[in-house]
Amino acid sequence: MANRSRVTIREVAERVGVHPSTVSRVLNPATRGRITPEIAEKVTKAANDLGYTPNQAARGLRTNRTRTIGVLIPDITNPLFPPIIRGIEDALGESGYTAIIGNTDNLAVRETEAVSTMRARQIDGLVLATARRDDPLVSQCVADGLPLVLVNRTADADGVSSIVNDDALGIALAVSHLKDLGHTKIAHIAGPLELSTGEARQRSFLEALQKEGLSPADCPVAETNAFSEDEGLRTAAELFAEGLSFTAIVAANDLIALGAYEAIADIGLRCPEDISVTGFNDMPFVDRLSPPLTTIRIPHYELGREAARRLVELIETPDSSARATTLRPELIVRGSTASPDR
Amino acid sequence: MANRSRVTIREVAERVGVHPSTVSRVLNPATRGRITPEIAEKVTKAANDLGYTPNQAARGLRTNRTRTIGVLIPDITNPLFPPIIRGIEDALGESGYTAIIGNTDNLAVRETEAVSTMRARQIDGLVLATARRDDPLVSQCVADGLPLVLVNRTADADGVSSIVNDDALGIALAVSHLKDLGHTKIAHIAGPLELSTGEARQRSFLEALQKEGLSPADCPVAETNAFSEDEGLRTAAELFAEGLSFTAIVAANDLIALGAYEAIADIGLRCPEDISVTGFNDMPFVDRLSPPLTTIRIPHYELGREAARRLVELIETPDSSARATTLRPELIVRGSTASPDR
DNA sequence: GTGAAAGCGCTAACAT
DNA sequence: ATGTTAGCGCTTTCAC
Repeated sequence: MANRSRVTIREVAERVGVHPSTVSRVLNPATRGRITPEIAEKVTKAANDLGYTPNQAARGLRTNRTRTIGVLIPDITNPLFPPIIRGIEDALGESGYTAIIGNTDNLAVRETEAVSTMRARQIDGLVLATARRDDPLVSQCVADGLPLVLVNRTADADGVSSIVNDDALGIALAVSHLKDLGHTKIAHIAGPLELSTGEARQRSFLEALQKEGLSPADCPVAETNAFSEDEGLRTAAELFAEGLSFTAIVAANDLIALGAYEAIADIGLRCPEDISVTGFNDMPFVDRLSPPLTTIRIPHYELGREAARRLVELIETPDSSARATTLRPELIVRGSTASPDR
Repeated sequence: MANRSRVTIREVAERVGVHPSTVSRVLNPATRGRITPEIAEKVTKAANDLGYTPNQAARGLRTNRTRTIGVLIPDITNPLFPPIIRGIEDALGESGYTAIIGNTDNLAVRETEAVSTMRARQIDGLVLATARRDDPLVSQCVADGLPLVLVNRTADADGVSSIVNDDALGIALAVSHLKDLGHTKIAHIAGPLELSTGEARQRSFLEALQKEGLSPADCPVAETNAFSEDEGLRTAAELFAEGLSFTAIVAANDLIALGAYEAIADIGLRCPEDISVTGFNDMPFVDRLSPPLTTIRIPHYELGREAARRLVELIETPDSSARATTLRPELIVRGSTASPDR
């Protein structure tokens, strides 16, 4: 291969003795048919020999399509997101697209910033894993006609495509599992209600109580300000401080569940002997905790794949309409849930 | 903001009544000085009003610099890498660069593929977290004059910049800690020797034994084929099967240490009562295992930051020379190490 | 079926 | 200090 990627379509054309546009036509699958097979053959060979690689910047400038998409993630360091990103990148790769990732740390400023850098790079579309229920960025993108898919979290605005897990099913599985074990007093530590996941899981918890015939009066709900271990600890501790007598906690996600573990240990109780705990997400290594965490497994990788596939569809079929898709989660029973003491 | 990013430098120029090149000069910090402040002011204002964002594709085409760099990672899903990526992206952002990430799953084909897509996208340089000691891709990039920085792992080839942790120090800390606890028979489960980390840690283990005055005859070394839990389990089990009498295991990384945990449990022993274990990396959540893992903490985020800074330097100061930098790791003592039974 | 020519948005000589 | 001009590498009309 020559120094850097400096072989141009012109050099290939000269080598074969045809016009650059002929080379372009050969190399573009859509127009290859119009070229005499014999010439096409020679061009292809010359391109390979010279180690030609198309300059995407030039192509993008001409076609107004960069085959690059932006992905906004709260924090790649949160083990929830890498599988989603993998799914996105793997699916994009299959369609010849590439992703640019931006971490926003859940900061609106950083989101705006990231989107403008990405737009400067002429992204063809955007996958947001950062959506809040009421998210100006979402409305902005919709207004600007930028192809957009939300993943993991959705937004209240309609007309937006989204791929999320079925929170209602997940929570129902958790509550039903606890009820089957004999729990009747179950607490819920909810995530932030400005996120669709926080709100949906809380709503689903209340619905599940009703479906299972459990009394909401015995089943307290507390809200956190973030899906974090610290907030889980703080909120669980508050719940205990109120002197309520629940025997199980449905945490809105695994990190909150970890916080609950600590709160339980702090007041001298044991999980699962005294209090059962369920999480949500099935993060890596929660099977190695003590006790191993009973949780709801979300197909994160598939969430990412689907989001990318949907986005490519949106980009390449401009008249395709927005759809909200939901993927099925699964209950994973481990050691953090058991029958309540009686 | 207008529909998509369609405002061009020409429209800004027309709005102000100057030539497009003037606008270009105002917007480029390096040439802004040559423009009358008054005009510069007007141009800046107009650009803002119109919501102008430079088209990076066009700029890149012209300047042959895209301010995009490629990052090759074995697998973003391995918790080791996200902090490195964060470090890279944060540092790049400060210099106006953007990263494209590629996962290679340690497959040479995927590495080659990824690099050629990235080159088609005219990357200005490459950060490799995938280097093997003998890595054709590394030599290739060096030969092609593509600015390159290796991170986490290095390669044997010289003339390449790299940012890695000080494996020798890390292993020395682990061995010395175990010796201080009273261990004299310490096993090492090495990583793959074709990776610099595997080889360096094994070599450093032998050096540390000597420094501590321990007998290599009492300190078996076994090699794995991968830095994985499965390989750790398999190799530790083999070590036990040979009937050796060591009281501690220095694992080449945390995943291998996890495998060792299992092997220890499988033969009915306990950690740390019967066998102490140390890891390497301090992955997230190893503090939550039972027992919490004593390990070597590597400044992953800093590794990434440094790598990106170095790469930008290499790109912007072409005559800057290759350097191998090493960052200090730290011993984190937790519950998996204790004095041996006597 | 292929060549000619224009132009995507920008920057960098060169001119004034 | 600013305008003129050309061209980065590619695709896409429009001719023939």
